[in-house]
Amino acid sequence: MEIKEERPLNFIERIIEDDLKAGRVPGNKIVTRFPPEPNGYLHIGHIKAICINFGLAEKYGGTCHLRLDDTNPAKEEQEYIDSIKDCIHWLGFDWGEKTYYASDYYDQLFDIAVRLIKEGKAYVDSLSPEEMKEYRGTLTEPGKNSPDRDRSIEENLDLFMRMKNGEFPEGAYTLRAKIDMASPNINMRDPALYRIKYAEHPRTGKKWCIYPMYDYTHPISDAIEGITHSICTLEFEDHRPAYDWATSIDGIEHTPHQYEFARLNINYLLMSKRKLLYLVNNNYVTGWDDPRMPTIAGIRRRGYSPESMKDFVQRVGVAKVESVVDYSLMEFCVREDLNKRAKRLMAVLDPLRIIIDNYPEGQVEYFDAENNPEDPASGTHKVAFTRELFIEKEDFMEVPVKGYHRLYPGNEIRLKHAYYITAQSIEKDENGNIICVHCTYDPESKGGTTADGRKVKGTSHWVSASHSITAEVRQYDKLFKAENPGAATGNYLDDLNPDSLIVIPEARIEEEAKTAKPGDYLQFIRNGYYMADSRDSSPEHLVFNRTVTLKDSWSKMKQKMGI
RNA sequence: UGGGAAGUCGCCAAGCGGUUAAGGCACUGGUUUUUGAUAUCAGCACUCGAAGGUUCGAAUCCUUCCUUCCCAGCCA
Repeated sequence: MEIKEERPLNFIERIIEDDLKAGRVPGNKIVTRFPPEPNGYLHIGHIKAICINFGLAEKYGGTCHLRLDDTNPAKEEQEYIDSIKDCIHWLGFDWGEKTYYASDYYDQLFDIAVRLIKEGKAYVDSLSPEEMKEYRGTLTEPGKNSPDRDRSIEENLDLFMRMKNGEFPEGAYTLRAKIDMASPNINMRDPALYRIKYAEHPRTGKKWCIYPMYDYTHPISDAIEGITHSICTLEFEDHRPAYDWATSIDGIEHTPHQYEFARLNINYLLMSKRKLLYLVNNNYVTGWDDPRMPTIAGIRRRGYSPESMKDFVQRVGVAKVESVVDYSLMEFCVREDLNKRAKRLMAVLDPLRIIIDNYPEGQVEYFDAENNPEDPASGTHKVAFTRELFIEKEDFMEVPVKGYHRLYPGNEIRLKHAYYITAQSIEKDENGNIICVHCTYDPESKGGTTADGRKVKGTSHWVSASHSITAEVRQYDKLFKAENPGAATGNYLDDLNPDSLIVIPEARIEEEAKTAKPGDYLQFIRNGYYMADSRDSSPEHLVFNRTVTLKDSWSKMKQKMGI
């Protein structure tokens, strides 16, 4: 029996259900769209918009279009289109056979513009951008009419055709809607509909030298596609009158409606395309898919699962309040999902040599290690045990602090899946550094339990010194150490975390790690979740990225005790 | 100072005139544990930006005020 999760409807779902109930939706099939401009890589913020639009279509049995809003060829590239598609698929959404492009409507958009001119609702303006700025007025003062506002229809038509035919240089003319230069809403002060731009478009090439503006293109594209609910972010709220203006142009039959929600902000993260670009260009990170980047390509390479991101967005909710979500919620979602699916391996990142004095030299035993205790069906794999082993330096203390129940002289701990061992003596070099710890094991504790049922408080992971492999492990952490990068000094670079990447060139990992491929979710027991790096990992040189740490109440306790 | 929006626990977020003001994250404490993980139990807003008012009854309705965000691209 499926347990349906009870979740209150968000305000958009409520609107949709009302519309459905009232019969306001043609054929009772809602149509949404995800309309990115292909001018960069998708980031975590986009995941929210993707999940809302595709999710709503799924939930109400409608469809969601992928539409590339490609009306500014100066900024757009095919590479971005490909990357956007790839990211949406990674998230597990599909838009069907047809990919929509605003550029597919250029002809229709042009015809509608001609009609507007003929109806006296649009005019060709010769004001320069600087003059236009002046004529537009300010937030508190109304604008004034352009001298070209009353140009004759014939002249407008002629000029517009010549704009299209490439007779004028960029900036010479624009086509503007004749609305109201005194409107309190600046977006309604005769907004530009078309501008001249001699740029090669990724799809239409050099066919056009005039390109339609967002406020004109977007609503009409929605109308053409039969979009019922056009969902965008809050900053477009005061574009809604422009949206409604465009969809009520004579001859446009379908009337979609725009609804706005708060974009996703997460503390410690930067979503600004400009700033991210700066980090890439100045080598603060290795690229757009650097595992520390908040791009979809980055978190994917880092080892985040699409399911966890969808769950995250679900938990954040959809509302109109500008909010900043805690990074810890995202990490929680990643851990929760990975806990259920990650294969457990033992990796020693900071090795300390252990010698089991009473274990026969040259002997190798293979123990069964469960792949995932959360999922018994996932089976087991073999792990080799020998006389010489490595454990984490952290798991041994010559003089234990209060509350420490790992290995220390005289203390007995369990080596996971293997035996109980007791530390006997320490070997040091001339500088007093510990070279190795001599231990004894209890042969009766094979598998990690004893017949007498005695308990040990500590269980450590370990790796055989001879039967383990080395691998590079990249310990990733937050890129910024401030919740709001740049808030303190005005420069976000000041808040860069110098420890956002710590490379461990030669960590020791059990041999089973050889089987791990990029895309396989791993947990290095007691260390965190990891994934083989999709760029740099190879069978000859394994590289693992830390996705996220495990929750660590011990380090919290240490901190509290001031250790 | 024009217009548009928003203010409910540290962070999200339900709530739509009658509830002891959901839930999640975070945090705190206990239990279990062959991961100091996971799991599990318990605690965590006499109060809803503020002040007035309407009402038998207000987070929900009204008034005023306060705070924050967005808008002056031939970007989206």
